[in-house]
Amino acid sequence: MVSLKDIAAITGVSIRTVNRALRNDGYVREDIRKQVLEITQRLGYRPHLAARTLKTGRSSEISAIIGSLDELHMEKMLAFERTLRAAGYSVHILFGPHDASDDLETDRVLRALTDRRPAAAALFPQAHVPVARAVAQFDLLRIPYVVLDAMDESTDNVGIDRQQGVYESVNYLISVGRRNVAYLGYTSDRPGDYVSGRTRLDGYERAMRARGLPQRVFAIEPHVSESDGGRKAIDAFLAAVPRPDAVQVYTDVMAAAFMASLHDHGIRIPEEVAVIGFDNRRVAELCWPRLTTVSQANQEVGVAAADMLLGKMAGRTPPPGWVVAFVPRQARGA
Amino acid sequence: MVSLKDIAAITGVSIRTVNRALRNDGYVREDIRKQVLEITQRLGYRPHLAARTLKTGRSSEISAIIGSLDELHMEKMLAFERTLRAAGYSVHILFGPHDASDDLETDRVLRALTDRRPAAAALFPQAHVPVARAVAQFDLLRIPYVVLDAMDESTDNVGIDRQQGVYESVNYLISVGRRNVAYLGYTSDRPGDYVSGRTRLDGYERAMRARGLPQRVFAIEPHVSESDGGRKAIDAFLAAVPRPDAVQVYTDVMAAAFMASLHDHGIRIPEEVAVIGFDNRRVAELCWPRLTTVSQANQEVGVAAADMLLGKMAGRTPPPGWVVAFVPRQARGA
DNA sequence: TTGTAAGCGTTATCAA
DNA sequence: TTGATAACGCTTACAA
Repeated sequence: MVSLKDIAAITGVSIRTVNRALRNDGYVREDIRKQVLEITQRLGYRPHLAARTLKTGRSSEISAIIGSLDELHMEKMLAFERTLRAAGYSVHILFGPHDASDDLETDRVLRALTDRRPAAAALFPQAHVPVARAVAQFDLLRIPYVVLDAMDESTDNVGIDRQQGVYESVNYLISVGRRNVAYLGYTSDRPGDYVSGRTRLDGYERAMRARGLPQRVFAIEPHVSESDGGRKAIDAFLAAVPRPDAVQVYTDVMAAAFMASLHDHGIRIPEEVAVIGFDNRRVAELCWPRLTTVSQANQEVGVAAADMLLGKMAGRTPPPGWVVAFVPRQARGA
Repeated sequence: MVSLKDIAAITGVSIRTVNRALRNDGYVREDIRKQVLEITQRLGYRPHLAARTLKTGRSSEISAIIGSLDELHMEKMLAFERTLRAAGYSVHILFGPHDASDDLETDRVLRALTDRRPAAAALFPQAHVPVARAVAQFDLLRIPYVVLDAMDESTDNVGIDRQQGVYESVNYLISVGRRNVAYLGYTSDRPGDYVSGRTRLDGYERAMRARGLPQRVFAIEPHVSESDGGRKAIDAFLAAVPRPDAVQVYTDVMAAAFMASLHDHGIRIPEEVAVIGFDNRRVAELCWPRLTTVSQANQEVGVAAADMLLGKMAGRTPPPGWVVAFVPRQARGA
C-alpha cells in the first residue's frame, strides 16, 4: 500500500509537504502541489484510516447497535446513515444479542462497540441491549449517543408520537361514519423495548372519549406474537356485543393476521368491519383487501437521530425526551 | 483511556511484560501476571484497535456492502455475521449506492470499503454495485472477497439453486394432482443483479417436460415491480384456455399480489387454482389463505459465504461457482 | 514556502 | 524472565 512516505520520496519533497498539498493546509508551491496530486492519483494513494485515528484520537465512525432490521427500522437506518455520511461520518453496524437478558452477550456487544472508540453511538429499536446498561457505558466513556424509539424518556431518545398517530387514525374511522371502533393490540409499554401498547391505547381512548363513544379493547398478552394475536383475536371479536364496525389494530402484521381470521369466518371487509393497521408496511398493500394503515415517520426519526448525534458531538445538549412529530402519510384501501 | 503504558507504570514493569501477560506470549512471572491482569481488569483496559491495525497491517474487520436488507438478506447477514464473529472477526456494513448506474456513488462506496483495509469483503445481493467493478477492485488490492447470489458464476459466488427449488415446487403441485401448472414471473436472468427469471423458468420447464404436461408462462416484464406484476397478471390468467389449476409464482410478494387479484374476481383458492410462492417470506403466513411457499436456504448461504471468506483468508482457493444446495423447508396452507 | 521530529498505542525483534 | 526500542502511517507543533 502506498503511503505519504512513498509519495514524498517520488516527488522529492518531505512528507509534510505532501500532507499540506493533500489537505490544502498552508502554502505549497503550485507546481509541487500539481505534481503531488498527480502522483497521488496515479499511485492510487489512500490515507490509512487506522493511522489517522490513532494519531488524532478520534475516528470518524459512528457505531449503531441493531437487531434484525425489519423494513421499518431499515428505513430509519438508511436515513440515519445518509445524514451522517453527508456530515463526513461513516456508520458501523453491530448486531445486538439474540436475547436481551443475556448479560454476557450484552457485554460482548458493548465491548465490541467501545473497543472501536467510535465518534458516537446509536441504539436502534429491538437491538436487545438494555438501554440503561448501554447508556451507563456510553456516559462512562464519554461517547455521545442517541437511543431510537425506546419508550424511554429518561435518555436522549428520538421517537415517534404513536399516541397521536393512533388518535388521528381512530378519528379517521369515526369521520367516515364508524361508531363502534375497537382497539386490538398490546396494552402496556415496555420501557426500553419498543412495545408501546399503553401509549397507543391512550390515543384510542382519547379519540373515543372526545366523541363520547363506547370503548372496546381486545387485549393481546405481551408474550403472544403479533400474527398469533391477530388470528386468535377473532373469538373475542365474534363474542362482542355489539360487534365493532371498525378495528384499530396495533400493527399491519397483526391486522393482516386478524383479517385472515375474518375471512375464515366469512365476515366482509370493509362492509361489516373496517380494519386499519399501523406502520405502513409492505404487507399492507399485499393484503386483500388492501389494508388502510398509518405511516410512521421513519425517515424523519433516522434524520432526527443523526442530527441529535451531530449536535451532541458539537457539544450541544439536546432537549430531553425529544419526540418526532407523527407524520401520517398514506392511507390505502379499506 | 487507559493504555498499556499506564498499566506498565502502575505495575512497575515494562510495556512488553504487560503485553506478554495479556497475550499469553512468552514467560511472565506468575505473581506479576496476576497483578497485571488484576489492574487491567480494575482499570477497564481495552486494547486500541486502530493501533493494533496500524501495527499489524491487518484489521479483523470484514466489510460487507449491502442494499436495503429485506428479511431474506437479513437472514443471510445474521448467519454470515455470526459465523465470522465466532471466528474472531467483526463485520462492518456499508450501504451501496441507490442506483447501480451511479458511477460516482459506486466509487465512493468501494473507496469507503478499501480505505478501511478490511480483512475481507462481501458483496450482498442488491447492493447495487456492479460485481465486475467490485471484484476488479478487490483483486487489485488483494482483498479476499465473496459475492452472494449474484447470478454470476464467473466470480467467487455463493448462491441458491433456484432452478432446483422451482423444479421441486412444481413437482409438488403435480404430485397433489394439478396438471395445468403455469409459471408466473420474470423470465430472464440479470447477471450480477439477483433477478433469476430464466433460471427459475428452467426449473419449471424441466418439471413439466418430465411429465409431458403442457406449459403456460405468464411473463412479467423486467421493469415491472413484483406486486404490480402479480396484480396485472390476472388478465392473462383469465384469458388462458384452459385455465391453469395451479400457478408457480416468482416470489411470495408477487404471489400475494396475484392472490389479491384472484379474490377480486371471486376465484377460489385453492379450489379453483392453487398458488405457490417462493421465498418463505413473512407475508406468506399473513396471506389468506396462507400461501404455500418454498423456503430458500438463506442461513446456509450466509454460513457458506462466511466459510468461503475464511477459506480464502487462509489461502485456500474455493471451487468455482459454488452453489449451496437448495433446501426446501416449509410448505404451508395452500 | 518547506522540513524535522514527536507521538498516538500497539506489536515484535533483539539483547540482557 | 524481562526490558529497550523500532516501527506502522499519520498529524501537527515548531523551526528554518
